Amino acid sequence: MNIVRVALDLPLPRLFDYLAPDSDESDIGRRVTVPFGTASRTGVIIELVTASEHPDDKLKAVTAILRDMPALPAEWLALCEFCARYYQAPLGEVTSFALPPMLRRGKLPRVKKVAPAVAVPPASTPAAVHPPALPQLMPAQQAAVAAILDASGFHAMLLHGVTGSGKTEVYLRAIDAVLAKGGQALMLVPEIALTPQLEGRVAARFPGAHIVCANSGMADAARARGFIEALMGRARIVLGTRLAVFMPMPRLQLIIVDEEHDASFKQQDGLRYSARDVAVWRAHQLDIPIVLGSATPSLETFHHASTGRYKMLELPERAVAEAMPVVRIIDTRREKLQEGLSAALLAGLQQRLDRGEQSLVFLNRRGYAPVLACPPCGWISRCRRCAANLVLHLADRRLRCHHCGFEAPIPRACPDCGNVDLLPFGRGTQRLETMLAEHFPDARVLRIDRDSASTPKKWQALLATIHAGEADILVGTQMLAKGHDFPRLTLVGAVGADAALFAADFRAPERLFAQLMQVGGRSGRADLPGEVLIQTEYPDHPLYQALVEHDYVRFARAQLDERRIAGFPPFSFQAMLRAEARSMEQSLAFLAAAREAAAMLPNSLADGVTLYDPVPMRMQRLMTLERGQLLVESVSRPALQAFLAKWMEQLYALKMPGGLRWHLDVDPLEF
DNA sequence: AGCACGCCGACT
DNA sequence: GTCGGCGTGCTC
Repeated sequence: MNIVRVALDLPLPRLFDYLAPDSDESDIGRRVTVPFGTASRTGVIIELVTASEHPDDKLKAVTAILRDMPALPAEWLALCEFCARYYQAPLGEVTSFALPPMLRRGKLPRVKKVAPAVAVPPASTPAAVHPPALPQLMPAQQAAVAAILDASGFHAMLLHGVTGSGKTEVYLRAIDAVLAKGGQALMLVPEIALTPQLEGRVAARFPGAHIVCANSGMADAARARGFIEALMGRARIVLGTRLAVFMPMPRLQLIIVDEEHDASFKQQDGLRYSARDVAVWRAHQLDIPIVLGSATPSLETFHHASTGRYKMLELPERAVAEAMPVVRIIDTRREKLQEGLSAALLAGLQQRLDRGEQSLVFLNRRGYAPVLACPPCGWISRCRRCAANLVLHLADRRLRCHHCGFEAPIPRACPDCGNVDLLPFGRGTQRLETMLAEHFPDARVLRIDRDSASTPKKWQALLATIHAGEADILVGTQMLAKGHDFPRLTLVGAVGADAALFAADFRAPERLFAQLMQVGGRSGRADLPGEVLIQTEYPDHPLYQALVEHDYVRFARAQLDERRIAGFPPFSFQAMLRAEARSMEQSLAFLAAAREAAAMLPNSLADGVTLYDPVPMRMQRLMTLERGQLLVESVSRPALQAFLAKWMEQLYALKMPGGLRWHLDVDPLEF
């Protein structure tokens, strides 16, 4: 009796067996439509068996095995199985997520008309594109390229180099070598916004190579087509955001993760995977090299490189310009600031204006002011659905919740006491923009944040304005920090950075350092030296001192020492169980029950695993749901994994009050 | 997650 | 007397 075991997209940790008389081994990895309850669904065939654990008379037959495209290879299924196991997710949820939506639904994209004669011109014709002249490599780049090319089999390498040190050129050389061997290369980048730009550069470098992009912003058919081309080995280079780590690539020989420290590699909902970590596992499984690149590596990766588990490749110098920007700390403790800006920063801005150069003021807070308040009665603008304040947006005269999207017009008077003199407290990018425009009446001030660059089109328009030199002072959030070169930009001022210094999250300093380093790296390319001014009330803080010295390594070592003493990652491994319900009592009660269930497990499993008290989340209410969390920790990853697997079985069996939802987040980044 | 079945409130 | 609330139970 031929039976197929099918992974279906359900929150159930098991496969479903179906009769499939005409199936054979070649159908493993094929999509299949099956009757399910009263409905019909599409899944993926994981196994072929001759007997089922399920009662035979209850087995239904498959509707159709979809043999319209090549089966997904065993390597791809193994990758999904690993994710399911590691992140404690049902296999069907993983396979479903890893497939483009169109293929997931059992459909196929219409075949694109191919014109092979035009697509690949013969090398001898004059039309053949001459390979572009390759830039000269710095010695450190040469060494890095050599190390990557020498690597045979699995090698994880950290390419550590500041902005402008030429990491991309190293990637391109490594990709070149893979293409020459007939292999495929996979490159992951953090943001959708960066893919088109990078695609242009890669395409220009490899004119003959078939390049495919993969990100969530793509049209359904294009994404499905790219997936199939990768699967058939026709796509030689796959470039994409985190979801591209699941692209099937039968001849994959190299993985690159650029900006590996970037938090967007970790998905924060649904399947909570880390594309960087999954990529490392995939490289190991395929026995191929993987390059993790960053100017400010995650402490996890840096730790691995320090202990020799990963190989460290250093690019100590800028390849394009001579000097790193000068970083200066502005002590604001004694100074009366003008709308939050110090005299030194204002003078710096004036100087750049006089010279016709660009400046950037970095403030990682959108809106005009983070809250509107009524001083006499104490009313403040709060979101009704979240435990958060409504942010004042003067640009369109609204109050807005940055967590749930709720908005309301600005009240004319205090809703509680009728007072008409409501005051904005604190400062956001809009307020800075207004202030700068008043202070420098002749300057062209441009604000770049999620509000002003809400669509790709607006974002492109803003970039064009900047590049055309039609802006003197840029005011922006972290949006500006990533990947874009502004040739005339010579001054970066960072405002309001201190808030992150003492945040409850133990990763906050790591993120702040990376952010400031990255935004500082925007200044002083080409022949113009750059300057970075950081306003702070803690001028002696080691984080800022390390920035002055451009000393990531010192900062990282100090952070790692603190983490070691506190027993935080990478010296321990964590998982977070979160619950949300109508009331906090319900959420915490569920978490408490989950903890009690864990206590029922045999000692051998709970040994070395610590479960902390259930507590409300930092953002305790979101969209009217009250949220709690329970942290699980162990110094041993295998011990944590073994525990989680058994624990999840118990949790699936727990009875849930209506309206309660929960999830497990393995290696959480958010606390 | 859907989608059924299943017993208790206000409507044509 | 029925339409419909969401509790709980199942899906190969």
